[in-house]
Order: sequence, then structure tokens, then C-alpha cells
Amino acid sequence: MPELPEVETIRRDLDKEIVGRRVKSVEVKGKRSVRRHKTGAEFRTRLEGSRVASVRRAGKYLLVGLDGDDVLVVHLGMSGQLLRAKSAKDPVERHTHVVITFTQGGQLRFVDPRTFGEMFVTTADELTNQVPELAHLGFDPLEQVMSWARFGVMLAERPVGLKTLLMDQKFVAGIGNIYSDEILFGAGLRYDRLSDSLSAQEVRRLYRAMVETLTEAIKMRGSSLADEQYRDLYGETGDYQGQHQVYDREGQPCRRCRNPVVRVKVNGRSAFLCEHCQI
DNA sequence: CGATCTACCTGATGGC
DNA sequence: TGCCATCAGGTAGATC
Repeated sequence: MPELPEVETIRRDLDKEIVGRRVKSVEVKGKRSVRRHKTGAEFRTRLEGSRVASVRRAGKYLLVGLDGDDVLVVHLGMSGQLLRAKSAKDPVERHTHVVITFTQGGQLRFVDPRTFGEMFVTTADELTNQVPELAHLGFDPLEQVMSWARFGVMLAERPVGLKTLLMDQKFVAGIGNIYSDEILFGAGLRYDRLSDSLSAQEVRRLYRAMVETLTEAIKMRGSSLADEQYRDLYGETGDYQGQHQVYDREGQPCRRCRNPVVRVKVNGRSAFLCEHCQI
């Protein structure tokens, strides 16, 4: 579910809501969501008593810095939500796997029906050296600004379809199925254009579309599709889905040329495009 | 080594 | 109604 704009929206809200708070108690229901730990109790004791010092993002990962050297890593997978509860009495949603209660009151709850998401505690040092998914993350498209020339060189290093490359977390961190389609529409490029085939102008368009699409999506607090599985920290849906140009718009007229949006399979997943506007 | 596939889960939806 | 197939924001690990 959540890609960079959704994760960044949650990060900004967490920054306001939990920095400075101390963990009073942790409840783990089943251990699948904390599967990197031997037991739920190990996860719990590692967190209890810690104070939240910072909330950062790396690609689609949330990194909650704790006092001392520990970091709570959260990945939401396809269906994960982090929800703030003002009180322990607030009704508990189905599929709530972890509840973190703070000393000043209030809770942070991890809800995840499909259980592809996870939470684990590690040290800052292990994060960059022992956790390969994080160690191998590509550049951050918003925080790591680069020249078009450099971006063009990186694109040309590996000739592969543009959608595949945009979704490769080792190349660029944070882009998934929704935003890769929206970025490619914004750039006027097809999903299957080989990354080493772009003109200088096309490289510029792709870079600009990547930054602008993600920036706009964050401004509108991310995308919630029909099932509303993405919700922010306060349980609210995002607003960017109304701006989607192609994603989940099969058969509907392209907002630019009125030709119908087409759906195709790429690497076993759906991709949406306008065959007239994207070449 | 890289590219491709499959598995991991629950739930919603649509065809019959 | 119900039953079955298909699909869903992601990624790790197996297999070529």
C-alpha cells in the first residue's frame, strides 16, 4: 500500500506526535509482525522505557530513533497502518498486532491485515551494516538532489524497462506501483521504454516528473484507493487519488487527450498508461 | 552476478 | 445465497 508519499505523511505526523514520549508498555499479539525477533517479549523489553528521539524515513521504511543507540524500524508492507490512539479505551481495530503505550498517555498501534508489514528494533550501526534491505537502498528522490546528467548516467547503467527500474528499491528508494505509473505519465514515457534509450530531454522530463509527482502527493497526504487501506496516523484517508492521471483508471478518458487509459501486466502486476500521451 | 517467478497473508469483488 | 477465481499499495528468497 504505502509508498514514499504515504510513508512521509506518516513520518511528519509521527514527528509531531511521538518525539519526546517515553514507552511505558508494549503489547505484541502474535509474533508475525515482529518476526525478526526470537520472541515478542524480546521486542517488548527492548522498547519499554525508551524515549523517542527522532522519526526519519528511508525509502518506505520508518526509522524511529530511540535514546541510546536503538532504532525501531517499521515497514508497512501492503496493508500496514500506524494509528495514534488518544486513550487505551479507544476501540481496537481488527488485525491490531502491536500496541505501544506511552507514559504521557496515548498509544501507537500497528494494524496490518495481510501481515506483510513488520516492526523490529536494531541499533543504528546494525541498520546500515546488518540489514541488507536498508543498506542497499537507492537514492532518495526528494532528499538527494542530483543533476539531470548524473540521473541520465544512472539510467543508462542498466538497460531495463523504466517502470521496473523506478520500482527497484536498490535504484531509487520509495517508489511503488502507483507512483511509477503516475511519474511515467507525467514524463510522457512508456513503462517499457528501456532506461538507456532516453534523450537528454526525456531524462529531464523523467526526473522532473518524479520529483513533482512525489512532492504533490505528499502535499495531498498520499493516495487512498477504493478499499481505503491507506490511512494516516489519525485514521484519515489521503487526497491524492483524485489527482491520479492513470493509476486505477482503466477505460476512463485520459485527462490530457481523452483516449481511454489502458491496463497491462508488467512483472505480474498491473500497470496503467495512456498509449497516446506516453511514448 | 542479474533477471524472473513464487510465496507470504487477509479481504473485497465479480462471475457463475 | 454461496462457491471459486482473481486481484490488491511490497519484498525476500528460490530458481533459473
